[in-house]
Amino acid sequence: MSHAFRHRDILEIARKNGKVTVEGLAQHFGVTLQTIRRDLSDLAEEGRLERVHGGAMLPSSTSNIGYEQRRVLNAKAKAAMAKSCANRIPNNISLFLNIGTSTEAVARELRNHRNLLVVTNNMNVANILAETQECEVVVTGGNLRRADGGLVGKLATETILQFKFDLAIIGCSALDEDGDLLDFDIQEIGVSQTILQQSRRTFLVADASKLKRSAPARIASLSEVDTLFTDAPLPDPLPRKCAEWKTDVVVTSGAGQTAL
Amino acid sequence: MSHAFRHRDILEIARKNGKVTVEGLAQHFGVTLQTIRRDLSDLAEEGRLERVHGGAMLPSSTSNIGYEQRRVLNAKAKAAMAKSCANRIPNNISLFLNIGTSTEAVARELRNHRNLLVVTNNMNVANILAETQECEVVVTGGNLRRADGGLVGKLATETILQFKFDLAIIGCSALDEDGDLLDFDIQEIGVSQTILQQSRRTFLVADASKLKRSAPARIASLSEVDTLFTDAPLPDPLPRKCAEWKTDVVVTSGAGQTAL
DNA sequence: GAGGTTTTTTTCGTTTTTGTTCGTTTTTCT
DNA sequence: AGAAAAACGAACAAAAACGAAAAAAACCTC
Repeated sequence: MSHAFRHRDILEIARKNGKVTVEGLAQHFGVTLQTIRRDLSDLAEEGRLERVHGGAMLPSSTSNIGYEQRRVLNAKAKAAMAKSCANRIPNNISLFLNIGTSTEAVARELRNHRNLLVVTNNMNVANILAETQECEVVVTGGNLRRADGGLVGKLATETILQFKFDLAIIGCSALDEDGDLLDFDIQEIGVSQTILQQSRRTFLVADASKLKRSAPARIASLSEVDTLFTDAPLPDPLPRKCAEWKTDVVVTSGAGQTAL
Repeated sequence: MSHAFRHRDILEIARKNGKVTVEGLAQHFGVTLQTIRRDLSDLAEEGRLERVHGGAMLPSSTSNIGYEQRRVLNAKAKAAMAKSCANRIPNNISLFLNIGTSTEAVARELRNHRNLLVVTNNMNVANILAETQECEVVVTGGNLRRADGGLVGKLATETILQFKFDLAIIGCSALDEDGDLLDFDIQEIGVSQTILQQSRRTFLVADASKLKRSAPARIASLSEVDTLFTDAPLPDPLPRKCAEWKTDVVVTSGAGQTAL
C-alpha cells in the first residue's frame, strides 16, 4: 500500500477524532512507527495536519483562523522572549507597546512591574494590563481592527505624538536579511514609525518565524533599534550588521536561557 | 501521548466548567499530578488559563466569553431597557456609547444592527462589538480606568471633539429629583459633556437604582436628553418635568414590555 | 529477470516528555 | 496562632518519541 492511501485515511481519521497518534496509526495500518512518522511529517509540511509529539492534530485553522492561530504558534518561545525582554525593562518608566502577539506576551510579563506608564494601541495589551494595579494604562484612540485588536489610523498616530516614551516595545510582521522591519498593513506603518520617533529607546520583539517571511511595507531599519529579542540565532548577514549598528541581540532558547 | 493533546482538552474542559482541578485532570488523563501541574503552568504562561492553588480557571479579564458570562447576573432589567433602546436606533448612523454597564447592555443589543459607526470610550463596549462584523468601531484614547474599563481624561475629550454623532447613548451614576444627571468621577464629567455637545440626539439609559443614589458632579439636565430609558416609573416631580422638557420617557418592565 | 527507483524497515544516538523524589509554600483544621 | 495536610516546583532518572541513515523489500521498466 502506498503512502497516498495512508495519507487519505489518516486525514479522515484525524477529522473524525480531532487527533491521531503515531502508535495508533502504526497499529491500524500494520506498519512501522517510522513510516507513520514520515507520513505525518509529510502531511504537516503540506499544512494538512499539525504535528505534535506523539501524533498530530487538525490544524487550528479549522476552528479559528488567523489571530488565535498566530497566538498559539510557538507560544512557549514567545513567552521566553517576553520574559527576557521584561527583565530588561526597569520600573518607573513610560513605555509603549504596539500591535502583535509578541508584544502581548511582553505585556503578560509586565504585570508584576511597578509604576509603569504603559501606552498602547493594542486592545489585548490593555485588557491584559487591566488586571494589575501597579501601572497606569493609556489607550490610544483609533479604528478597531478586529483581526488582532489593534487600534490604527490617524487617531492612533495623533495620540502617540502627544507622548514621549522612555522605551518602545514593538513587533513587526517580518524582518528581512537587510535588517529592515516590514509589515503587512500600510496603516500600521505610520503608527510604528511615529512610535520610534517618539521614544528614547526601542526594543524589537520578533520570533524566528519573522525571518522567514516577507511583507510589503518597510517600517524602519534594525539600526534604529536598541535591542532585538528573538528565539533563534540570526541568519548570516545580520549578526555582523547588528554589531556594526550597535544593536544588541538577545537570543532566548525555548527553555528560557539568555545569551548575547 | 503528548501535552499538545492534553492542552487542547484541558482548555475545552475549562471553558465548559469554568475551572479545572489538578487532581481531576490527572485522573481524567491517567497521568501524574506533576504532569498536569506542568500543563497548567504552560497554559498559564501562555495566558490561556489563570493558575490557582489546586487547579486553574479561565482568565478573568482577557476572555470575552468569561466576561459575557459574568455579566449575566442581575442583568435582566438592563437587558430589557437595552432592547427597547436598541429598537429605536436605526441602521446606518454614527453613534457614541459611553461608560457604564447600561450602555454595555445596549452594545450587546446592537450586534445585529448594520453599518453603524460606533465610537466609544468604553473598553467593554469595544470588546463586545469586536465580535460582530457589521459595524465600524472606533475607540477614543484615554487613561484606562480599571474599575469599569472606561477611557477617561483629556485624550478622550479631544478625540470626541473630532466627531459629530447622529446619536449619543450615555449612562450616568445617579439621577436626582431635579432631573440632573450626576456622576462620581469628575474626569468623566468632561467627557460626557463633550459627548452631549457633539451629538444631534441623546438617549440616556439609567435603571431605577440610579434614582436612589446621589453623586457629587453634575453632567447635565434631563432637559438636554431626547429620550430616557429606565426600568421603573419615575418618582413624582420628574414625569411632569420631562413632559415640560419634551423628554420622552420609556419605562421597560423587567419582562421586556415597553410603555410610555 | 536485471537494473534502477521508490518505499519501508531497522538501527542508533538525540531530544522530548513523563514519573519520582524531596524540600518548600500554601491552605485548612483546631 | 500553630500544627497537620495538601499542593507546589525543582531536579533528576526513566521512558517514550524523534530524526537520520543504512539496509531491506517492493515496485517499476525494459
